[in-house]
Amino acid sequence: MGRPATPLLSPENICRAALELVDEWGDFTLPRLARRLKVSPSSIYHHVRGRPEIINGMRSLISADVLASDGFPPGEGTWQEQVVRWTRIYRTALAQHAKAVPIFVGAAVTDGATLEVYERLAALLAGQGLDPRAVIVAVSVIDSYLLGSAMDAASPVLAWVTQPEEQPALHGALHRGGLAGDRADVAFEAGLAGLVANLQAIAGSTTPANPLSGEDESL
Amino acid sequence: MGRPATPLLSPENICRAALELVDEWGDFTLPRLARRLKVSPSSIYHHVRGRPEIINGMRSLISADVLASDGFPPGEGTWQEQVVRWTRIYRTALAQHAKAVPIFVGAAVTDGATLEVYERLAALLAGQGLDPRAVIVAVSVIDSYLLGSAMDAASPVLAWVTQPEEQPALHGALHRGGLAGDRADVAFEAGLAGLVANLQAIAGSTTPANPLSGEDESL
DNA sequence: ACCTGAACACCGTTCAAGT
DNA sequence: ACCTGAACACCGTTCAAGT
Repeated sequence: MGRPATPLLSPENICRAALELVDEWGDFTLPRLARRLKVSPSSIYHHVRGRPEIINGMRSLISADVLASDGFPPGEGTWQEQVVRWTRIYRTALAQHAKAVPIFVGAAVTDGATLEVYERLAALLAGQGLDPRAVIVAVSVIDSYLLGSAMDAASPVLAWVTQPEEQPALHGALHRGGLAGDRADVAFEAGLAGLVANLQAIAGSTTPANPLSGEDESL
Repeated sequence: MGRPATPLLSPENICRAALELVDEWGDFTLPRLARRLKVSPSSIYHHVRGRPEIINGMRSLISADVLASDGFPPGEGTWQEQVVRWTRIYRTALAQHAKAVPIFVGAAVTDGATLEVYERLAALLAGQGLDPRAVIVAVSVIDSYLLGSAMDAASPVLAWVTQPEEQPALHGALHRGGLAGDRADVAFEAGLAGLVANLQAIAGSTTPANPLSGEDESL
């Protein structure tokens, strides 16, 4: 009871423990978090404002890992190679805490580390001469694909519970595709290659016939 | 008290009310659901097994809308046009209940309506001669992009809370791109066009140098 | 069969009381 | 400043009791 000689808690070890719980159980609660930290639930409120701030802190920890990764832009190589590395490194980091992704979505990004991660991508694209509209469209497309892929990695190996007679095409593809545990990884890399091939088209042209700079073009 | 002449509840009106609550509040609880249905929380358990079953029922309602949509495959047009329609119709339906998407993710798809939605896409691709591996990879890529985009539509208009000095490139793109409320929609269509352009490459070739049929090719 | 109220084991958060 | 225990208004779910 009372105040200990040296603090038992800090925002960082609270968020780190929460991330561990999510990795193990898919979610966290304040009481479980407190038990893991050998502390009372109310103690946590002396270091963070509440559950939402803990969630933001978890994302910030992951983004810090991303920023510290080897090869994270800016760096060596063509800008296309750097976009591929940006996406791959961030997606790998998110997939390592795949169960946390659904907890993150919907909350606006406010922490400096995560904003810096996206700033690196935006700077990369703007540096290639893309106008602001093309930059935000490209960032949004990459972000959508990234989050979708990270959630795909979080979903169970059998994301679709098919029956051979009811869903023959889907069932056949799932079970005869020769892809088991690495379905999500293989698909991510395949889609990423296509995505960057498409971005390449932007850099060369800013005409309205460019599929990444407008919404009303024909296919 | 006691049993009413005609039942007050059914699995469908329970799930429909839950979807309304999610649309309005971003989430639902059993007590609030019961209050909206003018019923006691425990009554709900006579019609559904619990909260997870209600969530599955909500997704099923959306998928039923998708299956009933004009132009949902199979139908007119080239297969590329049909893939575009499949993705656009499904994404539109999800975006109408954008706040529900984070609630869906992570739960395996088991309801017939949603499985049928994906079966239509798989059949479309398999009918073009894609082998099972290419089909499941293509379905996964499209699904990842679709879910990511639907969540992007669910996120606040300002998904990134930037500051001009801290994140100049990202901030400039967001605020000078000329896209406000329709950022997510514009980005979705742009990415979709590129995605299908990429699928097009598969149909013509099944060589290992194809970016959508393998994981170990160079860019 | 279908609705109710009471009960159980949980939540997140607040706050006065300790050192 | 930092931890505690009690308290509050909630959850999801179960179950005996009613008609």
